[in-house]
Amino acid sequence: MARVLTPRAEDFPRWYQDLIAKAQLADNGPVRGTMVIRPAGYAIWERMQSEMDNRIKEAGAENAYFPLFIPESYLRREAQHVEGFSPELAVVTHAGGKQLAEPIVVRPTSETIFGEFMAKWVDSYRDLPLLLNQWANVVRWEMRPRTFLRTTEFLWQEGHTAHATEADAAAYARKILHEVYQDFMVELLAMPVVPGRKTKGERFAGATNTMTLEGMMGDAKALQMGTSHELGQNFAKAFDITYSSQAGALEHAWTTSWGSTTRMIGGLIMTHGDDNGLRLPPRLAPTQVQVMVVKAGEGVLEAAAKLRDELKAAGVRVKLDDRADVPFGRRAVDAELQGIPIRIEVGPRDLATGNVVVARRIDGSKSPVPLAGVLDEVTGALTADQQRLYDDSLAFREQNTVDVATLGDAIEAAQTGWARVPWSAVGAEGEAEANGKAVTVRCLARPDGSMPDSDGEPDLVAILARAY
RNA sequence: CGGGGUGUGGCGCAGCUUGGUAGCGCACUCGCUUUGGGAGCGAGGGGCCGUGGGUUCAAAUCCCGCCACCCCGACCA
Repeated sequence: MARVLTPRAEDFPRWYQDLIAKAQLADNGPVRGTMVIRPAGYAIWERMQSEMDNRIKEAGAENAYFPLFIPESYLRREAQHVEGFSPELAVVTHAGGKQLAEPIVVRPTSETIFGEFMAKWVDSYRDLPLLLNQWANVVRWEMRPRTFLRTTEFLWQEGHTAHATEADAAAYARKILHEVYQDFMVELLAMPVVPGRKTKGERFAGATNTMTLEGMMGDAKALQMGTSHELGQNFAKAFDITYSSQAGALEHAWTTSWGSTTRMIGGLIMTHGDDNGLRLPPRLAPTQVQVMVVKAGEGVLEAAAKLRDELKAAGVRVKLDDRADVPFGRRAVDAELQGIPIRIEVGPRDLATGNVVVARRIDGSKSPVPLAGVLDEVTGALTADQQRLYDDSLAFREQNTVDVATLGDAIEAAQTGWARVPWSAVGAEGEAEANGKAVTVRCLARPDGSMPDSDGEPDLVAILARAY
């Protein structure tokens, strides 16, 4: 049984500390639960950003940037919003050497300041939909921070849109969830996430509907990987986002918001990591192939460099490791810890037979491959390993998910995995009872797995699990 | 805030019960040998033992206070 990777430094010091550093910023710890992302970790985030950003733009949203500081009064304009976020706000009371007339908060999320500006920018139905996104950092002073999963400061993208109709807003929130987030998580992260609707109790503060993508980690706990909200007219009314309709009437807009964060790095680690460190899905990996000069010898460096060039020309993200003075074992282990999908070992012994060794991180397999066949072998392996990571994760999730009929059985089953149970057997009281036993309703879905339009639909299935 | 635990070189820990002035592994520096799976041997550098007080000839060790951090719950992308 493979050990389950959790994002704790003490479990896997070597590979973990290559990615991040704990950031204890003073002896008495005024800033807790934050982290420094080192280059190896940031390279993964950059790949996520780039692929996510492409999808966001395909969905029609444009990037913008809004202020880090938000007047506290903005948050108060939406009652549920401020109630939900006030316990975890970092508030600035002094600046420029004096006390501020009104405190400003460091943004925990930016609905309010987007709302303020949307109100200025939207006048006509012709201005809608207004589809905005920003890449930013946000701060939430959570009670219990957890590296990667719930850090005090984190990086994310947050999308904010305004629409003329409820139906258009609802459709767009679903489009983001499925075509941007789910597609990204399945195709890039090789994670078989489950889409669903959050219960009222789990809803985002100020939303009328929160939709989620839930992933199963290696210990069978659930992690919310991304989320998309319908905000109804709550923020439009609070910030006066109004427009003149085609019929000439003054209407409030319907808004959405959606986000995905550096938590995805944690989810990736906990889903695909194994006893030897990280396993990066090939499509995500900043370095897909590491060509290694195993040992100095005649023509070895030249052959390795040539391979590197061939692979690079074919569009493979490849790196040459020609540090023949560093012991081979160390370099091989380092590559494994980092999760580089494929290693090509080039040494005198291989070249004497016209071969190189192709080693695959996914299962540790190694096989000799003729030089002329390397490109085909590597591109084939990258595709196959991407698929296999997904298939293995899906199989794991299915093995650890059971269908049950009663709340009691669901809570029992959720101790070791996920339980699918009729929502009618749970309800708000059942949800509270489960929460008392550290089990949460992760989401509601229709029996065929599709997204419900309300939590009052008959025959909905609830997924109950422990979560991070 | 409730329950449990821990603070000792950069990291991970032992030492504390039974006080005698600090040790191990990793990392780091230098030398030689290694280099096809986390190298070996030798020589080094680095800690006022979280903090304040008390007991004592003597405190990492015993006593009291404080602070911080970790784990389980409440919070949560």
